[in-house]
Amino acid sequence: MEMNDKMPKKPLNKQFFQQPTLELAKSLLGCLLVNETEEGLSAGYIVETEAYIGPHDRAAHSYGNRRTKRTEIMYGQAGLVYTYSMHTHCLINVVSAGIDEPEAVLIRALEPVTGIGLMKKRRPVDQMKNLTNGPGKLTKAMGITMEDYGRTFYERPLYISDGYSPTEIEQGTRIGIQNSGEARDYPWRFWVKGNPYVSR
DNA sequence: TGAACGATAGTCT
DNA sequence: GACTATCGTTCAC
Repeated sequence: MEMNDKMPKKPLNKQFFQQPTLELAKSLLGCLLVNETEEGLSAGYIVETEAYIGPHDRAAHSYGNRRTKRTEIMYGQAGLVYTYSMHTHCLINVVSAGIDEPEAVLIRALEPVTGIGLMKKRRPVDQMKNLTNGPGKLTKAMGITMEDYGRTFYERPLYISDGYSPTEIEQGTRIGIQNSGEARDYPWRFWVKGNPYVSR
């Protein structure tokens, strides 16, 4: 039965997140992001990520070890959930690296897998691909909010589990950070080649 | 206390 | 491709 293929899996181990940020950004591609809410379960494969490497990255909120209420979570352990609001949207990051190393990976796009009806209810769209092909879009479709700030990606209700292994990964410059000097050109964006849900 | 600033999305050209 | 709605965070005064 179809449901069996789409049964929720176990969250990944905490140890999974303890790899260098750029490695983690690549490793996350193909993994399943799951959110269990009162409305139901929704999940999607991660198909696009961006790395933000704290102290030396002018595009990162934690550039120069800037420590504020908002960025505080980035100084914590790998695998924590860092959400923040941008205009009217909420964006979600995976905290990486060690304690006091403020690095993170932004989840930019998902390929819907489970709870697609629920996602469409949360975020009505004309075409399937517009459901989760952007960082602000996927959070709305998945029901992710600022309430999730400080949670972990290795425990319910919001977690990451095994998915599939992408056959080919592409790498390029990040999006939307053109006022960040030399950091603008860092090739720290990763995506699954050819996947229709990649933001651009 | 206030003003400037976006890791965006949607609309229009 | 350009323009902007819109609001929490950050920092200056």
